[in-house]
Amino acid sequence: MRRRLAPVLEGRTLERVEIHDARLTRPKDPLLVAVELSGERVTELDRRGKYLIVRFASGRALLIHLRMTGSLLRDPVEASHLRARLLLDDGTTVAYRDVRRFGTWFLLEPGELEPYLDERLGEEPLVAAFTAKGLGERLHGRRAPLKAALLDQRTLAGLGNIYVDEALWYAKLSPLRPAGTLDRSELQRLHRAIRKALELGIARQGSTLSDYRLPDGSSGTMQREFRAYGRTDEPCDRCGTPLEKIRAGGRGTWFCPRCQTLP
DNA sequence: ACCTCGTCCTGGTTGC
DNA sequence: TGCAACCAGGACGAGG
Repeated sequence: MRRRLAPVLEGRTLERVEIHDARLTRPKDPLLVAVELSGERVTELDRRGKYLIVRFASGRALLIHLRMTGSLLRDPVEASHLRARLLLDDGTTVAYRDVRRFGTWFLLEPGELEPYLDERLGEEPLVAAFTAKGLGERLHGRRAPLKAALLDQRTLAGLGNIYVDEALWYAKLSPLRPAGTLDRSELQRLHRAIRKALELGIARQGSTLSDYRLPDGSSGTMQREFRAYGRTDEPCDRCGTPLEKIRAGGRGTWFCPRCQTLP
């Protein structure tokens, strides 16, 4: 999303902003936020974890989280559930669509962004500084199942329900394994697996299960690559054993009961 | 400090 | 066919 939207937004000035859903900017007044945003010039579209960061020349930033069903669409031909619109100085409109209205737009003043993100997010898994050793340190002493620990954004930033299941399948680790009990070689596998799952997801431009769309309205294709997520009773791509669905970390969780056993 | 669970929403699917 | 129950790419706050 960031890669596709950056060329649309960077260098543009917001001529007008409309926010139709009061939930979006809560607790701030959406009208006030809309007025404050208009006239801002976008310097950079950035990302941290699952947050999109629209940086402005003024030093302020708009922090966007799409949650489950949010999409940002460039000049949509037709779309329901539109919650906000950015009207740019080149005539382009960027519309925000969100069926379930869980998404958020927070306007942050200079200096507010870093502390806000730092208290919510751990390391970025795709930077060079992220190592198997570092992963081990993040998981050390934790008794929560791997599934729950990896969904926690303070462990690592950016893994969601799909990518945790995919990564655990690649790593041949049970989602129910206590997070602090992995040995060095298991940490090595998990580290590689997390990167593989995320890199494939980015290459395929995300998973469209129902609502997710790219800015041009097209669908992501990561759902074609799923090895575990959503594949109840389908044969494991490694061993042929039917995949199972359980509840772990409060979420639907798919895994291979033969490849991903508890020790 | 860590961990689990309910909640915020809307709409699609499943089962009786 | 009709209708209720359940489920869904996430994060946060309450409570154990």
